[in-house]
Amino acid sequence: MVSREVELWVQDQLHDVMGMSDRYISEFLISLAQKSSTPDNLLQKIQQTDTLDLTPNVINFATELWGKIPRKAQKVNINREKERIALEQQKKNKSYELLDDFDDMPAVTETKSKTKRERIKEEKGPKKRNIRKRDESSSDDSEGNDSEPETKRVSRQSSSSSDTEDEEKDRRKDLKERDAFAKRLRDRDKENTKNKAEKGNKKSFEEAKKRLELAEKDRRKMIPDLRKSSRRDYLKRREGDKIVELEDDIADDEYLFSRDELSEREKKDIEYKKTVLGLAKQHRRAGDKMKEGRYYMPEEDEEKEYQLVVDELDEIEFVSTLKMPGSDGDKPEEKQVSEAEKKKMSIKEVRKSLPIYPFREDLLQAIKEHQVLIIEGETGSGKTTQIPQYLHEAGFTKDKMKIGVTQPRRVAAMSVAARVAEEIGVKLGNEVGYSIRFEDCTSDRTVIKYMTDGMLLREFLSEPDLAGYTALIVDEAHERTLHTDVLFGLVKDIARFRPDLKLLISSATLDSDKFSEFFDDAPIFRIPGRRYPVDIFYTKAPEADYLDACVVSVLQIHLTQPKGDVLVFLTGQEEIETCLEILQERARKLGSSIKELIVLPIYSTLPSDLQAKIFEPTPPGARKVVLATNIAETSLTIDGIVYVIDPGFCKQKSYNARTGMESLVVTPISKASANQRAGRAGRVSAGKCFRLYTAWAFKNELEENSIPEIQRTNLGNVVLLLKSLGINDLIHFDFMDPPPHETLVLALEQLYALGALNHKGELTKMGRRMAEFPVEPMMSKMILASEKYKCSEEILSITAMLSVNNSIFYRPKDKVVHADNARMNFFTPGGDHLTLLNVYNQWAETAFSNQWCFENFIQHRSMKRARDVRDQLVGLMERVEIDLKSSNMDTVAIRKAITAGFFYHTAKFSKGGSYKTVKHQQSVMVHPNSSLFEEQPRWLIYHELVFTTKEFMRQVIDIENEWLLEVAPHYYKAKELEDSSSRKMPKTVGKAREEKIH
DNA sequence: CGTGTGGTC
Repeated sequence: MVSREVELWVQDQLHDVMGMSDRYISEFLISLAQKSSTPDNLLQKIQQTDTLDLTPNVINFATELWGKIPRKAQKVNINREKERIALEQQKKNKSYELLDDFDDMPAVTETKSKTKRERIKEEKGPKKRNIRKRDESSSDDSEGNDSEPETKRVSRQSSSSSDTEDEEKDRRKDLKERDAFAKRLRDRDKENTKNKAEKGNKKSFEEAKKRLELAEKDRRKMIPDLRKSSRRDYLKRREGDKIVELEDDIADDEYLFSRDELSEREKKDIEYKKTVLGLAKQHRRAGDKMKEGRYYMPEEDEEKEYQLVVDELDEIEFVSTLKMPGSDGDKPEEKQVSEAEKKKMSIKEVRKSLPIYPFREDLLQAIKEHQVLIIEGETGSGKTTQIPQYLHEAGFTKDKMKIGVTQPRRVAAMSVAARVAEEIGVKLGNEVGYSIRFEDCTSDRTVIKYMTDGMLLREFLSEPDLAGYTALIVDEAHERTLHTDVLFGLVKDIARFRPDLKLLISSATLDSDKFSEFFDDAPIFRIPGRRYPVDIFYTKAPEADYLDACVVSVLQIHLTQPKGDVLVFLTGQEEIETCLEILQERARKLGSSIKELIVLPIYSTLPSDLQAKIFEPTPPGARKVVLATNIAETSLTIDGIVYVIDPGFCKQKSYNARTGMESLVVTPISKASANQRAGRAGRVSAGKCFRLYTAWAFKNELEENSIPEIQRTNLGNVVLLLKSLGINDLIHFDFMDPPPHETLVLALEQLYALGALNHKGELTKMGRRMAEFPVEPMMSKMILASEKYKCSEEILSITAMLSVNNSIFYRPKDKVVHADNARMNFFTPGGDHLTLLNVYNQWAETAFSNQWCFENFIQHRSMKRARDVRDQLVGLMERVEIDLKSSNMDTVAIRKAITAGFFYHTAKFSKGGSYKTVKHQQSVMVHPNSSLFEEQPRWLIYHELVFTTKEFMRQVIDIENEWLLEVAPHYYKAKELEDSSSRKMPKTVGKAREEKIH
């Protein structure tokens, strides 16, 4: 895959070499370059195809272009040989030269004749300037004082030539300690497994059992009561009573289990059969009209009745082109097994009715013959539930060996496991279990294990060869989540030295060729799915205002189309709220002349009770319109959706490794995404998808696939994990789509600064301990540093609160003032971290009350999550051998511990009235949500930097610059931290402080 | 001075 930067670069260059630029030419050239084995080869091709004249400029350009095209990555073996280490070392050294570049320092040129030691010395030359020297005496290296890992090395290095030897000794000592620590962890894990087997992991098991029982009942009737009772009892029974909370959870995600028949669906099915014939006829008519070049929405009897109203609308013309065929070919008349019928069938019959069933023997044969297999199966083929069972039946689970199945989402892992347990006829948690964060519902009897992909990644830490598994299925691989992408590389590697391990990569899209290629041309096994056909409509002309177009389309559908709910994909909360208002306004204006229109929003930070509304069945005669972010693209399924409106945009995160800044930009979606959205209309019956862009735009302007997450995110965590697995050469790790080089380098640099890696890029004991925590490296460093500042209790609460993404405070549009007041009441001097701690502590004092959350505009769901995270972290503290201590709100200690983890994220107030990051001199602002928004402390630590409408620092604390020298003397020099003027800057008194005073 | 797509450990 070629990055956008390269594409843009080519387009830029084309202006120079041919005086114009064209996307097609640039694409063509890139593809030529991809196919060329050498620069000369590329020049030859350019000449042959007569694209450009071979002027010197063009030759330069082509050579450079060839160099920019990523080529197949070198393969890495986890169990790498000794000699390769040396090689990797060289590369690593090279990457550290790059680090120097980052700090605007002269890069050291590497020459082959120099010995390694000489190189190391030279490398440190420039780096030294960046590191504050310390007295020999002050750099005592006692246990626990590992926040300054480089100090000793550097200070000694300057004095005599024996330094490198001492340094080498230190390094070896640390590595020894690291390995001893890792061994202790492994031993402890073994112990735990034993205990688990004995105790039968009772708690999780009980929970899972309860979950399943509840899931089996008729939830639609149950939810309101369940909610009420759980809320009522919650306060009383909170202490230690996880069951109540579980019920609450179930109410929240009831729909996710509702694979069983729902009466609404049964009706739909009958409805479907009745309309199929009519639709087929209409479609034929549409085909005829298409020949005339345009097509209006299919005519319905209702249309006449509402003609007048329609005329008032500025109607959008849609053109029908292709139809996304139902999965049974193009024969929608063909009988599909309805959910209702399934219910009546025995489990065995249901299993036989799945599209995958006829392929059972062939599939098993293929698995027998090939170690790696790509499974291409549409949704509804039964691959996720059936393949593990086939393997189980075929003997892959003999001798307590396991089959692992990974899912990108927790709920999927849970619900699929529950389903399979039911099909096999065992209790969930016994032979079939699942493992997700906070909930390990497996036992020593478990042979089919569903889990989140992140969970499998963590399993690598304790069992790097996955010896307990005979088969691994990576499901939903096409989603290309960060974790699946990392898994690809690891799993591919493992397969090399474990020939007995079978690997199934399951994907839904058509780009399984790419997967096949990555896995050394593994064969592709195709399984048909079961979907209803979806008609796709495009606008005839581009729409200038897609929000307005959405509103008009919704009304058009409502007035002209037969019954069925509408799903609209929008980019974010604000857009959804705006659209909601406009729609409600217009529906009100039309008044009783139209049928009822129920408009509902859905996005991840919407409180759960409001989220649940979208799953309530639509009353007869009314139509439901769900305005959703792309949460509805993969994460949740709404019954009854027949129409999808797709404006073609989503918000996408991207990451700038130069500045370490994330940004959230509205981007056109990919074709794959557009098809995924369209597919949402065909889940219960034949559907229609209205794309608010032209067919031409779809074909020519949309990317084939979205940029995989691994290429647009901070990789600190991934790098730390891979390092902990013994993979040292990350630059050449076998990624399917390698992340940008800069991202890896920045991650390495940050880990080095945190002391997680030594100067050779090897994992330190500190790094190994950090890897135990399922949080970002800076946060784990902060946790480890809390030992020194004796405030681990507080730091754990803060970490937990920070890890629930900015969804603590609820801010409904109609109660903005109240919500903001409530939020400001929590403000605590010192900054946002302390404010979050305050929220957590107050909540804890109310015995984790839901009511309290409600009154204070706090999201209970997020708080519960924070509590779960905290509980988990507490458990891990024992693992990394740190005692829990409270500083009794000594905010200096707390802020120092935070600074010890986040010294990299420092900003200084500058004259212009804005802040500048210390390392990159980048202008940034305090986020308006922050408690320090109105204050202007001179030095700040920020938790994260995001670009939304401006460059914002989210979650900031006020610090003293001297602390930086105290916690990170290896990173800051005193000069960098000098204040430009000695006079104190006038401080505006912020609300927080004001209120505390009065 | 002005405000978060979706996941996950």
